[in-house]
Amino acid sequence: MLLNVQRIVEEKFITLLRSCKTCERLHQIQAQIVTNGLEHNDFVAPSSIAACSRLKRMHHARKLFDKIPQPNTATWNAMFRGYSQNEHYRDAVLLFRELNRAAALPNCFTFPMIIKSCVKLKDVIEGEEVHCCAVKRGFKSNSFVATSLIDMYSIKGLIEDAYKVFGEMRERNVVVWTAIINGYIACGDVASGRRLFDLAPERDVVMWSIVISGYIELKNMVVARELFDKMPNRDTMSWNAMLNGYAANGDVELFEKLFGEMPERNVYSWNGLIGGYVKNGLFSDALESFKRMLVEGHVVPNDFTLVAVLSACSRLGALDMGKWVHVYAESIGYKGNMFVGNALIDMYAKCGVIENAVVVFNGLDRKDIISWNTIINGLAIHGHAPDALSMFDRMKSEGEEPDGITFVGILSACTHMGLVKDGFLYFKSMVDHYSIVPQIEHYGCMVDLLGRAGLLDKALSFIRNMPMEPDAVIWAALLGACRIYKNVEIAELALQKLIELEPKNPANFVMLSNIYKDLGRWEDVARLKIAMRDTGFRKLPGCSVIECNDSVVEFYSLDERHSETESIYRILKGLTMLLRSHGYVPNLTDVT
DNA sequence: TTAGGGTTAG
Repeated sequence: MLLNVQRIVEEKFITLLRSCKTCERLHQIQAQIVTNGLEHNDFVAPSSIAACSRLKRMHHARKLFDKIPQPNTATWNAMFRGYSQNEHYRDAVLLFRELNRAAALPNCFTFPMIIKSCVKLKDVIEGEEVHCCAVKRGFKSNSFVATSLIDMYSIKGLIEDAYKVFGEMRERNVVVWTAIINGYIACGDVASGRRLFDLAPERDVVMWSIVISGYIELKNMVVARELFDKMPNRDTMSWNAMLNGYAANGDVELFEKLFGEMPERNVYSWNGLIGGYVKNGLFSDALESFKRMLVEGHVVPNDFTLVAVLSACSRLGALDMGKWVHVYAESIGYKGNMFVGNALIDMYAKCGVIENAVVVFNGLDRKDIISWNTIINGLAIHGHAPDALSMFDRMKSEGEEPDGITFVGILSACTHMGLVKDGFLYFKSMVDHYSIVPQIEHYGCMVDLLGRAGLLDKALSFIRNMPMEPDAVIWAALLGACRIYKNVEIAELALQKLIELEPKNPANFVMLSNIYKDLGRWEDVARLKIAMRDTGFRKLPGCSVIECNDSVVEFYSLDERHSETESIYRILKGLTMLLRSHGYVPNLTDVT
């Protein structure tokens, strides 16, 4: 009878602890537990620790745990689970060592948690010790333990060790088979994964999907499709895998068709469609699909959706749509979200509203290297070079380590301000302070920096001393600078290099031709025109886009495709006249 | 109290 009463009290505390949402409430409950003398109880203690873990109070949990003279296995496990859920993997592993010294025994729940912590810590040596311990305790054939070991070894590329775990099991279920197949595929050996798949005594939807994804990874959509058509039960996830596969391989028609055929669509499916359009440069289609998703999708967009849509907005310069997405994102709970925020910063910067980009940046809950790089680059390209440089100082003072891309922004800020000396100091500091090896794009920035400052000879000798072969971008930067400073000699040299590197790019000829024009060397202009014609390639006409009534319209020079061409040109003519009457003289030098 | 499959940003 007395025992029954105790069980009821224990149960009451366990229920209270499970529903506990605040630290204050937790302390009240724990005080009552102590009053009832149950703080070391085998059933109550694990729940108490789990409640601390949910509230991210592992330090407090540890204090409770350390006071228990002989914690049972469930209590130890509650500590391990708490540490791994709160990403304190090192603590989990250290505590596991203490478990080995204590009287309690680990069970089949313990090992997967500790092995996963070793994976997170990238500590295979420790993982191997845990593996030995699991074998000693007789868990060699436990499917949960084996699955985590197979994962651990295959993530590290040690597929033979993974296979050994698999091979030494007495019995294997479909999850273990899937783990080893996944291991081979993750190690790049799809053929072995496929052989095991063909041998497997049982195949479920997860196993099929993993093998299909392996072929998608190899860009072998034909075999992926064959398997997809053969698999007995397709779920939404497998449909989505195929959708993303076609999108990643640039097959727009097939992913559109597949999306149309899907029996069910979740948010991942819509993200696959929208992201697929973005990946393939079809930004207007991405925005149209997003609108369709909102109307007929029956799913709420998530951060991924918003990022894809915002990146389409950036590429199109669709500022109004971008602003709408910003308001919408905040209304569905993504205010301050880093992923969405980074995309918003980029969108505002690319659409020319750098002030809004700064506001979003300052409102982020947490910032990563991409947040810093996006804002620094945004400020630099908007001519706010001093702000870009002070943002760089702020970045360092807030403990973020710059990477190669940060320096692209920094060097372009220096270029904008003509800070040649500072540019060189920053360039040197990459190696000296941050161990970043400058890549060709950094050399390109330096050529641009010297070229725009008019130091063409220095730019040329800088190119000649580069540790790698200069590419077309480098020579084009030099050629561009030659245009500004009308230096024909170096321009001709740069063009010669450009023709070798990109014989099919007529833009290079146009650039030199413009320099001849500037100098009135019309014979050379004509000669170049013939040389350009001989390449057989025409320069693609420049294209502009404008956001108009909720959609984005593109137009070329002298374009007459729009249904309202006549009134557009009438208004344009009116505007030009108005500008001229105010003394504006257009620069027609580059109009060919 | 346990396991195997999803996409982000420069």
